[in-house]
Amino acid sequence: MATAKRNTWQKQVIYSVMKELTSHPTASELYDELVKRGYEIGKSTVYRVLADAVDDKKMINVYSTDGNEHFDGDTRRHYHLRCVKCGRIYDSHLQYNHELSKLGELAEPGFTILEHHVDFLCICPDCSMVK
Amino acid sequence: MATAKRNTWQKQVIYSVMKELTSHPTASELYDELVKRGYEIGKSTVYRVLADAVDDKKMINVYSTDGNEHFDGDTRRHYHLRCVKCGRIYDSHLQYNHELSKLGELAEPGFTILEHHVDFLCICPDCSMVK
DNA sequence: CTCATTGCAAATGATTTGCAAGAAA
DNA sequence: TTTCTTGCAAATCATTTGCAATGAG
Repeated sequence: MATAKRNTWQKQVIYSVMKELTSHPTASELYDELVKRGYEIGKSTVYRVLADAVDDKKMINVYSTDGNEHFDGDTRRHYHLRCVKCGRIYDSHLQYNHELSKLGELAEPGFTILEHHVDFLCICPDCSMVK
Repeated sequence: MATAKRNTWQKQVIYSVMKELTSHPTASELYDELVKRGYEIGKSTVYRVLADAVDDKKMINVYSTDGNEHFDGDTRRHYHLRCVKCGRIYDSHLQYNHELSKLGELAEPGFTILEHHVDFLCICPDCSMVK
């Protein structure tokens, strides 16, 4: 059987803050945020809990143009916007289109398509203001 | 004005091999391939030439599930398949749909959509065979 | 009590950088 | 010549790991 998970305050805090944030932080960024909020937590704990969360499908990971692994507490299938100026990741409001996976599978005999990701490369509102 | 680029055999080899390969190698993997083919070239040169190529839009970079930066010598807009088992990246034959960018922009007022990427997460033929 | 979990510090792995030597233009 | 480019080795950066101490169940 799978090993039993233990419920620690560290996991509680990480899950709770990740559910609240929509900023898609990296493990390191989340660590900084937790420290800023006054939590005394080890950096490797943050890395480990986030990695486990993705394994357990409690969170999603996204790769940005910066090459770092970003985390998303929202596991519902959705698309992302990535600003090419600042690298920030935003959630798209466009609805996930299951048909696209089917089209993809039709186009590639021999491949089993599990799901798909769509990333819109964009200039975000903040960066549009800067000349 | 932009500084003049010099034409070295190292760049020629890198561009030529990248045009030939469809394997979307990382800089490190391309380095290994070049060494295997008998070229005496520095690893940092490979990193530098590939990074410059992306800046100059002569190549595309893709982030895989392995978190590493992969390169693609084919700059035409196209989608990718990423095997969740082995991490290999394949080109999709599905046609690039410009409409999707327009839909994305309509869904996000204030954002300027430049283009979009679609990644199909899949089990590739090689990995389907393994139990 | 047990052993999953933590936190630290050291290790790793990929990529980048400093700089002297080499070679395009 | 001039100065862009290369190649090496050292530096950096994010992330992972080893291990003893801790604490959840």
